[in-house]
Amino acid sequence: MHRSYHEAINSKVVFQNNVISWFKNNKRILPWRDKRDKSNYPYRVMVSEFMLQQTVVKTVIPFFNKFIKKWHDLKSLSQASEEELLLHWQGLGYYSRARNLLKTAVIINENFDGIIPTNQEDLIKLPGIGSYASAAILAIAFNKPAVVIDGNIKRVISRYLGFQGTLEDNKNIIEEAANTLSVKKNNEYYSQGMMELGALICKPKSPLCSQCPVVKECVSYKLKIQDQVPEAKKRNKKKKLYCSSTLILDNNKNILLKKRETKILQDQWDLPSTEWKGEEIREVFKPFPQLDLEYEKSKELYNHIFSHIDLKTRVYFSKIKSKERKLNNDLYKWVSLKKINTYPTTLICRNILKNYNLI
DNA sequence: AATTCGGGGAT
DNA sequence: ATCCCAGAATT
Repeated sequence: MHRSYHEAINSKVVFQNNVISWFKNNKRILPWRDKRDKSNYPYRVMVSEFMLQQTVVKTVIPFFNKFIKKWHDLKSLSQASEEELLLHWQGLGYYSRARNLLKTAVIINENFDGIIPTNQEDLIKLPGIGSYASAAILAIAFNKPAVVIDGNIKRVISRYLGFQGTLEDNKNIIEEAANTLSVKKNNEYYSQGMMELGALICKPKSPLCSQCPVVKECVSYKLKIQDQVPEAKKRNKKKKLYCSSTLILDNNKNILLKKRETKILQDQWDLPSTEWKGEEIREVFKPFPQLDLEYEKSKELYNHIFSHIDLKTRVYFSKIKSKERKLNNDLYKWVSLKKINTYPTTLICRNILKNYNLI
C-alpha cells in the first residue's frame, strides 16, 4: 500500500470531522430528512431507504412525497393493498421493493408492536432490508453506530484511499476501510455526509476535488488518479428479446388488459402478450382465436429499454364492437382509457398506447 | 460468484 | 452509447 494510504488512515478523525461539518453546512433539503413530525420520522426514513435503492435522489423525491401523503404512518401502510401500492410505485422500478415494503410494514405492525426495530439483527431479517438499508436506518433514523456502505461510500473510500481496480475487486478492503473510518457518535451526519459527498462532489465522473472537504489526505488526488479510481465495471451485454402484443379496443374506448404473471413486472397490467423470446415471433399472434378478430399488424417494433433487456414489441391492433365478456376474469380486464391511471400498468403498455394516441 | 430484478439521470 | 444510482434476493 502506498505511503499516503497510511497517512490518510492515520488522519481519520480529521476526515470524519471534515465530512460531518461539510454535511452540516451543505445539507440538501430532502423530504425524508424532515424531523418535524418526530413520531413518524423513522418510518419516513425507512420508506426512503426502500425507494432509494439503486435510484437517484431526484427520481425518488416526487414518489416519496406522494407516497407519504397517501400513507402517512406505518399503521396505514400496513393496511394498504398490494395493487394500490404498485400503483404508487408505478414508474419507479424494482417493484419487489414495493411488495417487500408492505410485507415489512405488516411484520413490524404485528410482531414489533408497530415500532421499527433499533438493532441490525432484527432489521436485516425484514423483507427488502439488507446490509445497507439496515445500517442506513440505524444511522439516519436513530443516530446509532452502524457501518453504512452504499455505492457512493464505496467510491469515496476507494478514491480517498487510492484503491485501484473495480469496486467488486476491492469489496473486502473497502468494507474493512469503511469499518475503520466509521464513527460512533454523529453517525447520522457522518453516514449521510459520506453519501452526499459521493453524490455531489466525489461523483463517478469528473469529481469536484477543488470543493472536496477531505482532498488534503486523498490518496487518489495526491497521485492524480482520481479519474481512474475506481475502475468502471464492465457490464453484460443486454439481451434482445421480442414479443407480440394485442391492443384490442372497443367502441366505448375500453381496452383489454392482462395481469402479468411473470417475475418481471409481476402483477402489473399489460397488453396481452406472448412470452419474451430471443427472436421475433413470425406467425400472426391471435390470442383469442375463438373471437376471430381482424388484426392490423404494426409496421414498427416498439422498443422498451430495461437495464438488462431490450424488448421489441410487435403490436396487433384490433377493434371490437363491445366488450367481450368471456375475457373478463381475474387475469383479463376491460379498462376504460380514461381510467387507466387508476391501474398499475407497465410503462411498455402506456408508451404503446401513447403512440396510438389513445392516452 | 453471477444474475435478476426498472427506469432514468448524467455525460 | 455507457455508466451509474443511498441494493436485495435468488440462482
